[in-house]
Amino acid sequence: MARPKQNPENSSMEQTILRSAEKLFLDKGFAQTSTTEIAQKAGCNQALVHYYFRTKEQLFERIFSEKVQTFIRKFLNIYRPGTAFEEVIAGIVDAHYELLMKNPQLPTLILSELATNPGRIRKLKQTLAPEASALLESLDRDLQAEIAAGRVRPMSLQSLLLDLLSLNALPFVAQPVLKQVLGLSQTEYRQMLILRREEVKKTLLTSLRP
Amino acid sequence: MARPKQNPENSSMEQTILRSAEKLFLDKGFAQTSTTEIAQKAGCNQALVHYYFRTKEQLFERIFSEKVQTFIRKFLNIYRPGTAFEEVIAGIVDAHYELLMKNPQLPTLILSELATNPGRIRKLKQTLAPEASALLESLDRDLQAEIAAGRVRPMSLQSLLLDLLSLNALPFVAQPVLKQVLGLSQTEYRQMLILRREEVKKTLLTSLRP
DNA sequence: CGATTAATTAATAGAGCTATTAAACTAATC
DNA sequence: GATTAGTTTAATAGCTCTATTAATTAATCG
Repeated sequence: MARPKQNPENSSMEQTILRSAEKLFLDKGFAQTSTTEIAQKAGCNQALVHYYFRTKEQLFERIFSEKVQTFIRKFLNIYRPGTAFEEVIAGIVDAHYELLMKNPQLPTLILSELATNPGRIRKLKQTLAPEASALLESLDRDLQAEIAAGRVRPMSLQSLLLDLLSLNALPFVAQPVLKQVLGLSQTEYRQMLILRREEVKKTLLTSLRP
Repeated sequence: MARPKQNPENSSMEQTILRSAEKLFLDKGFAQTSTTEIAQKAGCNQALVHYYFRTKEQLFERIFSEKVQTFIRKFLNIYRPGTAFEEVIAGIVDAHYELLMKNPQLPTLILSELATNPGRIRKLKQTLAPEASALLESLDRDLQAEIAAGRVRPMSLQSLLLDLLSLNALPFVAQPVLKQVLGLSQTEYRQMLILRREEVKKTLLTSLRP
């Protein structure tokens, strides 16, 4: 059943496999997903997975690095200076939540895969560091100005970013546990996250006061 | 080479296997650890692992539930009412950090294993819920009193606990990534965590102000 | 000492997984 | 209508892992 010929980069089954693999990798991680399972979900023979992507590692690498890079790029592009500092912070929280709600499993995958394969981090860091440093400098300048003006308590940029990252990311990383502990369904949990976003803004903005 | 006989519950090799397995499970998780590897680290034949613990699952379950239960119990026993509310919060942060520094890999294991095996959470929840509820009620009473007295801004207990959990746990859960991103060695990262603890206290206490 | 019992190992069955190979199939082309 | 090239499958080699079984070793005790 070979339908479309001459479609070097865009074979429809190739895409199907890619999407199936993406879903499974996000659900269960690299080691817990087999190429047999990917093929099953895509509705094709297991050998075809290797025909298009050669190895499971290469298939994963392609999905993972692409997903993570666009995710982190969007993360970095959120910051728009110019408005009042409080607006900036609130805007970052909103945008992060927006992005995280669209990719709720990605943070967990990042943590688990980068924990077992440190090599991956180095590559990503090299790629993204230049784009990040401009943002960091700009943010730091703003923060120091706010502190000098007495509108924000003295603190380092690293502290602020860790606060932000912690408060934003943990409800996503710990979702399976928190869902059970709080006894919420999937939709209820998402509902809770929307409320949580507002709470995080309050916590964060209050915590900046001198 | 069967050396010590008659040691039903405490056979030295049984203990060695247990400790080897614990280390490996904490390092790499359930799926990534093989009984062959456990035996190798313990210095015995692979069959012996099954002789003592029957299945890998049972071996893991025993280590995991014991570790997690004592960990969470200590977590719950930290709270000592009576002092000023600020002291209480600072004390909780200190004690959580103390505990986390002694078990830095456990939160990650909890997240990853409870994510892939939701059944485990239910059991743990049933066991620990009664002990937790007393604590929660007491904390809630204190919090509401502080709010009524105008010393703390209006907020729910759940919000406070999520803030606390997020700020405390994330640097441990994200350790492998953050270590690379910040370019820190293992000892430097631990040093950073000690500083971070103070920052978290400041952030948290400031964020409570009305 | 010789029997008994627990600890330990060697060997292996059986399953699943990755990756490769050769063959079969499909559709366009000449 | 045969050729050709890309797509898909069946079959399988080879590996690793879990779990079991039977045999071996060591200590104990009557």
